[in-house]
Amino acid sequence: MNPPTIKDVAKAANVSVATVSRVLHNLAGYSDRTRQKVMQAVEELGYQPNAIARGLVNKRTQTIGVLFPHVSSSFSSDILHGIEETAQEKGFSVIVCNTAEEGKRTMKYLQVLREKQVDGIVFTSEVLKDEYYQAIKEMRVPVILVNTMSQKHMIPYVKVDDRQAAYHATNYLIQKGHREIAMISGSLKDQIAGYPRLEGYRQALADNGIEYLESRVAIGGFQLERSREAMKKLLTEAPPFTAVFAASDEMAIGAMNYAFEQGIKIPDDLSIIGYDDLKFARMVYPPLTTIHQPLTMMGRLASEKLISLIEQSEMQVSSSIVSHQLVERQTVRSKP
Amino acid sequence: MNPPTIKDVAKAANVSVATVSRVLHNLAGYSDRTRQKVMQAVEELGYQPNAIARGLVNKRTQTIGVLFPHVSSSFSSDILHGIEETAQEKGFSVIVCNTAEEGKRTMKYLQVLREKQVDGIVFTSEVLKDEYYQAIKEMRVPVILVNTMSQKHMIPYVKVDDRQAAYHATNYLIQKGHREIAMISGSLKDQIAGYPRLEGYRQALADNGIEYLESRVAIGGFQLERSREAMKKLLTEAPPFTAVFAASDEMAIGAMNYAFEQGIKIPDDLSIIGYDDLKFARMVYPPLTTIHQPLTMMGRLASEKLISLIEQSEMQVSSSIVSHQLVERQTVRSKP
DNA sequence: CTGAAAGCGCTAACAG
DNA sequence: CTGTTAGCGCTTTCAG
Repeated sequence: MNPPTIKDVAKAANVSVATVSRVLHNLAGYSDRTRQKVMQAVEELGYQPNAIARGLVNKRTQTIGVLFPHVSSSFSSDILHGIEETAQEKGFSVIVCNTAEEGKRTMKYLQVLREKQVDGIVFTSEVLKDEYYQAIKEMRVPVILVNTMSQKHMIPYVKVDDRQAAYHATNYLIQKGHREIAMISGSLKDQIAGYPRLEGYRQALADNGIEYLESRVAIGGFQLERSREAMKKLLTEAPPFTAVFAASDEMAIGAMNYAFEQGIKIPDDLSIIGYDDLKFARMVYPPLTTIHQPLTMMGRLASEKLISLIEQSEMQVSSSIVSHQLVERQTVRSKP
Repeated sequence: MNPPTIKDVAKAANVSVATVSRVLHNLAGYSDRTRQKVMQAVEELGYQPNAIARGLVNKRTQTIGVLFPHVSSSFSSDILHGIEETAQEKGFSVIVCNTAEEGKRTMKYLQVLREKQVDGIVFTSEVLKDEYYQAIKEMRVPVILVNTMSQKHMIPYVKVDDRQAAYHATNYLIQKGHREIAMISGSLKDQIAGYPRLEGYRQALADNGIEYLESRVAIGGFQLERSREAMKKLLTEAPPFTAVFAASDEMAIGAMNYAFEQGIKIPDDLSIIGYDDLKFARMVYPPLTTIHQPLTMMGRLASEKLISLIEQSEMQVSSSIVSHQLVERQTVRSKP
């Protein structure tokens, strides 16, 4: 009636549970004959090991937890895809945790993950608060940061160099002949995607002898609506400009839409470059020139690192700055 | 050194583990005094219950598994979002499983989920093969289908009525004065998003006394590129038409892009309506008129149903056809 | 009100 | 080569 256990198999095969366990794990120490019997019993009963019981004794669950601020965003789901893919290859399952805005549920989730005895944690796209750090430390499991990092604690991370990528984007615009370049930025309090990207922009201007004008940067927030407003503000209040660097694709697209509505042609009248290279960057018209972040690959990398920490329990850190890429599509034109 | 167990708490509080368990579960049978002692010990030791051990005896893991053909798609991640949200509210964790194209990894994952003793399964956007059905049946856990269904087996599902939604879309175009309406369809072998939507389109034409022309439907596949080709084919080979119904937003956008490149203005020269209402439908320019599927809500609903099946073990089916919605944006215009 | 003890299904010594 | 046994951490009778 109940699902067969290792005991049932043992009984059916007329051996001890230890022997069954042995053949199931391909350990040494049994005759071929025994092996046959066991395998047959397994077959007949349709036996499947119980990972919970196994986990209890092994103190390993072959499960990792992944924390996201938003599960449903192209951004997060690309990362998740990468994580899940290599996790499953290495025999791990992944529990997704949507921490919601402001990490409201982060602590709660950390506790759940602890109770569920996950073997490791991937923490993405959010600032790792001290509180979180402590909680994870108490769990004694490895963590990997993705798309974020911690100055304070030595925790391995996987991310692109935002500052450098923003520099790259801005510099590209400059190479294309633009000198009046506006920026739509995220909140400067955002230590991940806000401040560093603005810094990259400023540095690129500086290195090219272009004056930085505060009036040319609009703080947009990462949602579509906010960036439309930002664009509007820029268009009406900022000194004239011929190109704009948006700190995310979504912002870039909001800006593009607003521009379209105003009869501004992209890239003829205005060049624009985004950041992220989400799937829809290729789908808008004209296709958006942008900074590509290899999100899926970053997820894979994080998964690999985490699992190697779990398996070898070599607690050494080894972060990766993965390289971004500038994808030229059709929203930037050379200024003659 | 090791994380404290219930035993440690018992010792520290000078009571038995049974008592600790009682107060932790708010069961009756202990003095207030005892309660205090236990709580204090829990506090001091920083005790957290071990869900694995608990799961072993309870035969419940408070975990559900969710199978997706693609984790990284706006579509799946919206559903996942809904599932995760209500799951966590009800005290369940979710393991994501990316079954990859063709469900290549479905069987393998089903086995993993069985070994991990999940309490239930959500199966999305794929045909439930007999093989899968058998495997799940052997697991003796409830399943909910999302965005798919099974004729053969009585399994509760949550989905919109594709045929009806497609009818709605087509009919809308007709109401707007269009009579030459093309369609970009998915594969007709696709029992979920392919065939039924074409049927809806045909029926709407029929009900309005419009002749169905096979030459006006192009099979596009759901990816961007394929739908560009489909649009191209339509534009060159099909009889003239003034509107097109695309079986997905992605297809609609591919078609739009191709049209733009050809200098066709949307909606002035050509109206277009999509299907899904993914996030980017709002982001393209002009914003896409489309059929909204309440994906997050469907995820929530599925989660709720599943968990109630798990908790009450009332194995009765109760499917939901959730209602779609036609979202009017700016890609369809009335034909005078 | 409280404790002892029997498992849940599995692994891993330890003895043969 | 194979079996016995002691747990893993927790819940839950069953006795006091």
